[in-house]
Amino acid sequence: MKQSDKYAEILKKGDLRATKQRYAILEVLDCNGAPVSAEDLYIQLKRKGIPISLSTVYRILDAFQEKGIVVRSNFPDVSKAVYELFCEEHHHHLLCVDCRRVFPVEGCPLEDYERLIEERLNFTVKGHNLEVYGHCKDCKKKT
Amino acid sequence: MKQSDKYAEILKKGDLRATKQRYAILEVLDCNGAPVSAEDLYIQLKRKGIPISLSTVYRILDAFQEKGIVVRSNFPDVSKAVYELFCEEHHHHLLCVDCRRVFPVEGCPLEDYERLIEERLNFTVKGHNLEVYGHCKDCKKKT
DNA sequence: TTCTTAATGAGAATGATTCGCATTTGCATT
DNA sequence: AATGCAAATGCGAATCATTCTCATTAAGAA
Ligand SMILES: [Mn+2]
Ligand SMILES: [Mn+2]
Ligand SMILES: [Zn+2]
Ligand SMILES: [Zn+2]
Repeated sequence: MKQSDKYAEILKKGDLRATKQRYAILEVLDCNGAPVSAEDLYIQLKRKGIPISLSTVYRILDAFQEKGIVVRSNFPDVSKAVYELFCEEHHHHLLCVDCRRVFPVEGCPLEDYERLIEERLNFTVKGHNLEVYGHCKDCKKKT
Repeated sequence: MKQSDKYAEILKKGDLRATKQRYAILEVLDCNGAPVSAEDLYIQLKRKGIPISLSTVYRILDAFQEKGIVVRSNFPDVSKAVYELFCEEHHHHLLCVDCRRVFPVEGCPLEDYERLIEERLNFTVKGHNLEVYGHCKDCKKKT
C-alpha cells in the first residue's frame, strides 16, 4: 500500500474530502516525529511548493483534531499550540528548556492514578495532559 | 501574625516592593482555592474597590511567577492562563469539561516516572505539567 | 459533464498578553 | 520629615496566535 493510500483512508474514515492540502499536511506530520506548530507546518509546506494559506492549516488541523487524527498540545511557556499525528501507543513528551527540542517517551504512568481519581473522587476521567520539562542529554554536556 | 504581614514577608523575600496592588492580588489568590485567570482577578479586584489596571495584573503575576510566588498553568481548550499561589504541597488539578470548574487533587503520581526518565533517557527533569480532565460528580448526575 | 456543497485563500477581526512611555509611589538616605 | 531615584503603575497602542467572513475553487456524487 502506498503512503498516499494510507492518507486517503484516514481522510475517508474521517468523512473529509481528499484535498492536496490535507494530503500534504498528513505527509509532513507523518515525517516529523515530534509535534509541530501550525506555522512551522505552513513554512514546511510552502518550502515543498504546496499552495496553502495559514488559515487553511489551522482549519485542517482543527478538523483533524475533531476527528481524532491529530493531537494538539501546549507546552509550558510556549505560546503556540503544537500538533502531531494521533498514535495508537499513547505516550508523552520531554521538552528541553534549553534547545526547545521535544522527545517522545513511550508509555504512560497515569493508569493507576486515574483509576484512583475515579474511585476516590467520583470524577469520570476522559483524558489528561502531561509534559515533562528539563535539560536534555546534549544540553547537559554543553554546560 | 496578621495576614498582611504574611504578604509583606512574601514580597520582601521576592525583593518586590510592597504596593497596594500586590497586596490585593496576594489576598485574592489566597482566598481563591482554585486557579484564577488574570481577567477574573482583575474583575474581583475592581469589585473590591482596588484601583488597578489589567496590564498591572499581568505584570504582577509575571513577577510573582518569576519569584515562584505563583504557578501559572494552561488547561486544554481554555485560552487564558490561570494562576494560583505556589503551594508547598505539590499537587494537580481535575478540570470538569462540562462546568469548567477546577478541583485540586493532593499528591503527585510522577516521582517514579521522573526517576525512570532521568536514568533511562539521561534527561534532567526540572518539572512537569499534569492536568486531568473529565466529568465531575455534579455534572455526571445532571446527565 | 453537471451540480451541490465542502474546502480554500486572503485578509479582517478577535482575544489574550505584552510593550512604551509618561506619571506616581515605595523606600533608602539624608 | 524632606529628598532623590529606581521601581511600579495606568493607559493605550502593539503584538501574536488563532478564528472568522466571504468570495472563489474544486471534490465527488449523480
Ligand atoms: Mn509524540
Ligand atoms: Mn491547586
Ligand atoms: Zn536540549
Ligand atoms: Zn462539572
